Order: sequence, then C-alpha cells, then structure tokens
Amino acid sequence: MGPLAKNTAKRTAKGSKPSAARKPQTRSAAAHPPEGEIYRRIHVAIAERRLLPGARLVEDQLGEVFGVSRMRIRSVLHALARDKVVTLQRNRGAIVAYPSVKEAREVFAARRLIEVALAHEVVKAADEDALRQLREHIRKEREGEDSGDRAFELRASHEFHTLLADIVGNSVIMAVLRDLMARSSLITAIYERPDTSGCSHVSHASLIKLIERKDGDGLAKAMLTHLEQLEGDLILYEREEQVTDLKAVFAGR
Amino acid sequence: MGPLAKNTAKRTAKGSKPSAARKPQTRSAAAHPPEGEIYRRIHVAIAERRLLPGARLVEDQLGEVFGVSRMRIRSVLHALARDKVVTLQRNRGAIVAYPSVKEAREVFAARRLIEVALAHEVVKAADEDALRQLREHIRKEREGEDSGDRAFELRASHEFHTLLADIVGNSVIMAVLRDLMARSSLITAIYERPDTSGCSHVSHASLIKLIERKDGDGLAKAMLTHLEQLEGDLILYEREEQVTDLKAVFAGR
DNA sequence: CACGGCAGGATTGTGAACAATCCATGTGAC
DNA sequence: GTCACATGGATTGTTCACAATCCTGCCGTG
Repeated sequence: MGPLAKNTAKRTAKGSKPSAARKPQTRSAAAHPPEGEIYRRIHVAIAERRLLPGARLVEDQLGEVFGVSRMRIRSVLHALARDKVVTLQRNRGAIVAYPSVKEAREVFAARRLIEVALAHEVVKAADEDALRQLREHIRKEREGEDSGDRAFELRASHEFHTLLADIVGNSVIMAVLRDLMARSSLITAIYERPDTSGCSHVSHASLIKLIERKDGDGLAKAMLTHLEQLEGDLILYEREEQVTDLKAVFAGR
Repeated sequence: MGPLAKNTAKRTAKGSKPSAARKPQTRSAAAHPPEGEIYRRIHVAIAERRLLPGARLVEDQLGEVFGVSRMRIRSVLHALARDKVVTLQRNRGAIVAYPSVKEAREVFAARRLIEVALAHEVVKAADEDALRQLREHIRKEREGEDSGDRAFELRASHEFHTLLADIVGNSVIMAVLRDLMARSSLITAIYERPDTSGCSHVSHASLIKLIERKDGDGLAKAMLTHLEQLEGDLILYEREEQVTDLKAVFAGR
C-alpha cells in the first residue's frame, strides 16, 4: 500500500508547490485545485488501479500532496465514500473500498440489468456521429492494448461502456453507469483471475458491429454474454468469514 | 419559485424548534442524532414534500433544529447534493433541488429502463413471502388513501417501487431506485397537473396480480404503461429560457 | 424617477487548535 | 514465554473564530 501512494504524492507535491507561490495563470486550478479536481484525480487513480483496494488514504498526506488543507480532503473523501469507492472507518480513517463478493455480484447484476436494457436505446439513438465516436474509441482501445500502458488500457475499456450511455444521451443513466464502472474496476482488481487477458477490444468491436446493423436484440444478447464473461473471469467464491479456524487448519498435524 | 418555498421553510423551522429542546427519550438518537439520522429525516421530509423544491436549507437553522453543530449539517447537505435532491450554490447556501424539465424526462426515462427490466427479475424472485409483503403493502396504500394523509400516501406509493427492488434482493439496484424515487417526488411536486389523482393503489394492485401469475412479460408491459402514465400526468413543457424578451412581449402595444 | 454605488446584515467557506480515539510498542507479573 | 495492561504516537473528529461572499435596502446623483 505504501510505495505507490508515496510516489504519486511526491511527484504531485513538487509540481504544485512552486506554482502555488507565484501566480494563478490558468485559472486558480494549478495553485489550489478545487474540490472537484481533487475528487476527480483520486477517482481516476482508483479506477486506473494506481490505488488498490485497501490502500489507506491519510488526510494529512493527501493534503500535502494536493497543497490544500485537511478540510478539503475530508470533504473529498466523504464524497468518494458516497460513491462506494472508498470506505470510511470511524476514527480509523479512509481506505480504498474493498467490495465484498456479495457486492461484486450485485454490481454485475445491476450492470447486466441496465446495460442490456440500454442496448435497444443505443441502437435507436446511434446516428452517424455516434458510430464515428465508437469506431474512434475502438482505435483508442487497440492503441492502449498495443502500448502496454495498463492504466490507459483500463480507462479506455471502461469508457466504452459509459460511451454507450452517452450516446443514448441520458445523463442520469450515465451517472449511474459511471458509478458502477468505478466499482467494477475495484472488483476486478480484487477478484480477477490471474491469467485473464482482460476485457479485450475484440468483444467491443463485435458489439459495435451489431450497433451498425441496428440489431437491437442481437446487441442485447451480445452485451449479456459480454458481461457474463467479464464476471466469469472473476473468482467470486465466498470466503467463509475471515475467522479461519486455526484448530481446524492444523488439525492433521 | 419563491412563495411556496418560503412558507414551507418557515413552518418547518417553527414546528420543530420546541421538540429539539426537550426529548431525549428514545436512546441517545434524539439528543445528538447521528449524521445518518439527520440525512434520513431531511430526505424523508423532501420525499414527502414537507420541504418543497426551492426551499432554502440554512445551516444554522437546521443545526438548531437537530441540536447539532453546523459542521454536521454541512456534511449532510453535501450528501444530499450528491443525490441531487438538494442544490448547493456556492456562497449562497443550499436549497431543495428544482429539477429541470430535461432532468425530469431523463429521470423518468431511467426509471422506465430500470423498472421495466426489473419486472422479469421480480417475477422470478417473488416467493410466497414476497407476495405477502406486496399484499400487505397494498393494504397500507389503501389505508393512506382513505386517511387523507398526503405524506403517508406519497410515501406508501413510492415504497411500492422500491419494494420491488427489495424483492429482487439487489441492494445496488435498490439504492439506485431509491435515488430515482426521491427525485421523482421532487419532479411531480413541481410539474404535476393540478387535477391529477395521483399514482393510485389500483395500478399497483393490478401489477401485483401479474406478479402472482408469474407473467413477466405482462408485468414489464404494465409497468411501462404505468410509468408512462405517471409521466403523462406531468406538464413537462420546456419554458424557453427564463430571459423573456420584454420587447417582444410588449410589441403589440 | 431611474440608476449606480455603498454600507449593513446574514450566510457560507476556511483554517487552526484542541479533544477523542485507536493502534502499536513496550513493560511487568506470573 | 505469554498474557494483561499501561503508555506514546499517530490520526481522525469537532469546535471555534474569522475571512470571504452575497443579498438587501438605502441613499445620493443625474
């Protein structure tokens, strides 16, 4: 948990310290990042797995990192907690959320429900411009995959799903989906089978073909399969309570 | 947006001032309500329309009402803002959210998407216990309708929809739906046609019949119709920008 | 009479100091 | 050596006071 966080911390701190002293050139963003900016950066860091589930988020440290007072950080952490991407433990601080198996199943069930239902809307709403966006997106995914930049690859892969909501043009659904994607990221970070290749761009490309063909039913079906595969790539066994019975473990010998 | 809001605000403040001073009877909750309790109470007050869209939520006043410091209230207001049931205006305080027509349409579109898709899951998951709950609920709705207690009636009517999510047993979807229901409450409070009878228990009763019959497709269809009717009872016209062109208005004379 | 500017009051935003809590380490008794 | 217990350090929770901001009403000026 330590090293990654610290690296990020130092880099950022060095970057914003000098600029804080002299002048606000590009708005006041650089000097005192507004709350939304800090929120976004931590959120992205979690989604891209530079911060892993269980990582401690200490207020003082983050405050120093972003060059703001603890107060701001507190507020941001509470906001992230409402999104279920960090967990607040009373008097013990905040950590990056560690979704349970039950929660993982529920999140994926919700995604199936929503994204499959969304399929028909997507087909209905997909005009030429949307298709262009989608194709452009696939290009980006492929590029990410080639470059080997895991963070970029992950972000691109996730963006595909929110992009579909974006095409439908319903910001409410989009917000819901964005939340679910962030949580999915945590879930896969924890439970992903080690030998998994990841949500490859190939699947997404085939989905787009169905959109081009205006095949709503086909898209719904394919989306369901796609999501089932994603969940299938996880190891979601219920670990029976953390209280392992030591006596039982060492019973044989 | 002014008049109604002000009335409500004043009434609420005056009504609960005395009670804040005297009653530590049920546990310590009454004395220093924990943050979650305050959140819940304000949320309920909004859902039941004791607080109407546009009503100002002043930190000091609420702090006094609940016998708690301003800090807590701030935190709660931020949480409510995240749910889009209150709007934070920088340096100008918080008000009960006033959803736009666009937002209203999007919320209802999201509800259609989710609740219709949920229909099949509901039928699948509805065991005897669930059916009992549903019938019990209808009884409650009818009771509320008879009693003439508008708040109770509203709450019951809304609970029906979250109850369906509850039956499916997915807390993620349930949370999403709870959010949408709260926002729906605000939306109907603003845009409801004056002569509307409200979401009567009759509709809900017929939906339950379909659940009893395990008719998933029928339920989905009926739910769609039900939601369309709810939205149809609203007056969702786009008021063309608030900047009324004075010159045009008084052009004729 | 209309308009712009100017205090006054109210409300929110922010920082810092203090209190409460928890965890880890060390100490001593058995 | 192991357990119970006390102590210190680190971290969060809370309060307070003050700064910044905005709205309202008033007043003087043109």
